[in-house]
Amino acid sequence: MDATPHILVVDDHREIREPLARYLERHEVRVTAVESAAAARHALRAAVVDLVVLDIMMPGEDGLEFCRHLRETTRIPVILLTAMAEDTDRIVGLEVGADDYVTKPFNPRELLARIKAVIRRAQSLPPEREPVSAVMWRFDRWSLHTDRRDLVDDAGVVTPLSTGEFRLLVALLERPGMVLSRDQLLDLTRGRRAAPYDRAVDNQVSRLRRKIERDPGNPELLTTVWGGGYRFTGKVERG
Amino acid sequence: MDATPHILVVDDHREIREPLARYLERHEVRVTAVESAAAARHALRAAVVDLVVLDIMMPGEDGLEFCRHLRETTRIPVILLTAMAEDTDRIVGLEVGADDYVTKPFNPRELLARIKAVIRRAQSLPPEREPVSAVMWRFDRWSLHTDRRDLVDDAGVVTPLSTGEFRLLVALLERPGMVLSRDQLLDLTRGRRAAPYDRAVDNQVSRLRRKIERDPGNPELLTTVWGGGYRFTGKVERG
DNA sequence: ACGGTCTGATACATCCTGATACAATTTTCC
DNA sequence: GGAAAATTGTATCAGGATGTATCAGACCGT
Repeated sequence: MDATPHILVVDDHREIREPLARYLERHEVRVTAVESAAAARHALRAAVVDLVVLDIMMPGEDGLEFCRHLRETTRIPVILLTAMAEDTDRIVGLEVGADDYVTKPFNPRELLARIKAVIRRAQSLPPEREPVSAVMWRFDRWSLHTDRRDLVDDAGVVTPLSTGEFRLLVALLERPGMVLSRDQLLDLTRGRRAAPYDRAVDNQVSRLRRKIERDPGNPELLTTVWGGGYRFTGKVERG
Repeated sequence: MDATPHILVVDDHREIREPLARYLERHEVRVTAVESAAAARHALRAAVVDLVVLDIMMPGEDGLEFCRHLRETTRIPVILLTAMAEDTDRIVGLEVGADDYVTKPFNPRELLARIKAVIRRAQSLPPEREPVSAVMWRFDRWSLHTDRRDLVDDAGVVTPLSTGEFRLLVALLERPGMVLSRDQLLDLTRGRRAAPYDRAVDNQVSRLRRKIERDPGNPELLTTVWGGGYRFTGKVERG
């Protein structure tokens, strides 16, 4: 394949499709963006496509239906955009043969990472599909299930996390002990750069602490580095 | 990181090294220029460096060798200066883990652009990482836990350190007996250069002494070198 | 001993962070 | 579709950490 992969984005919402296309183009990816399955069929005839990013919910031909069609007629990898983190969507998604899926609202950076992972997998051949990785993190008294996006404590009590809290926590768990600036955290969790006097991260940290810390006033897991940012202190296990 | 990145230029040719250093300094970059890998190692111990510009062809330790060493022991980005536009150089350069390379003769403006690009990348995309090894320092009656950033005395009493105090103490403990100027300490603790009449370090030293010295009026651990700076006098164990 | 320079200590100004309240936005539900 | 709920972003204040100004005393060379 080429140095720059060619991605076909299929989504009927312009406000999702176009920013996503711009984002991908800024990151060494050639993009064709269309608004319907019909337009996608046309684009596939006109150019070589390395991967399709496909919204499930679309008027006209449905995303699942189109995905099934792609699997029957081609080997092009597919990443589905699912409206919400619902099991039904995932299961159906896997049944129709998608390679991965991302739940809306999605982080463009995360989607890009998954695109690259899927392409890498597709290139390294063995055409069998790997199951989508569901990682579990353990720290302090918590277990974090990345597939369900919630925290479970020793006693089995479930604490739900919002999308932002979840991303922040994962960004920190992936880099234990490392100081991450607000700018970096904003990039990792929202895919954007900090505005002057941007306190969004501080706020999200404060909210996350209220959920994971025993005493949010004296945080022991998510600690502040004055003038530097935040970092995760404490033992992290991945499994 | 700070507003002004600190670049270490390593090249044995003075007629390349010095004009390059002057050019970079005119463009909001702090520069340390040295002529050998050995001198570079020394500079890396004395200051925080954000990026290394490294000539491949050098007498003594070779640039590629030094680059490999940097990659094994640090995360500092490296830009290689290769003698000519040969594929072999490029390939080897990437193999040893350089972030970018520039072929001589190079345009300083282009090099500066690449420096900024590499630093931006390094900042915005902190890679996933294993936990940083938690080091413990022992000196006098104190134990310093770098993972929690606090001091514990013989009796188990905990003395919290601020970020600035912690960094100052670690900078000194890592170089026991060595005299460090205010300029060096400011670089090591804040990543910036001293302004005229800058007393920030004096002040931080005074604050740290109040916490670690038995008699802050007669310091025995963190001593002053008149006209030179400060140094750590006590016995230090790392473990 | 003397004057200039450097350092320690104090007081205060400034910058950074945590918390709260509320506004804007997005998502869910009907 | 649109309303309600949840999530996220912004403004503001209070408290803590750090930087700056200042003065008094220590150090150095003469």
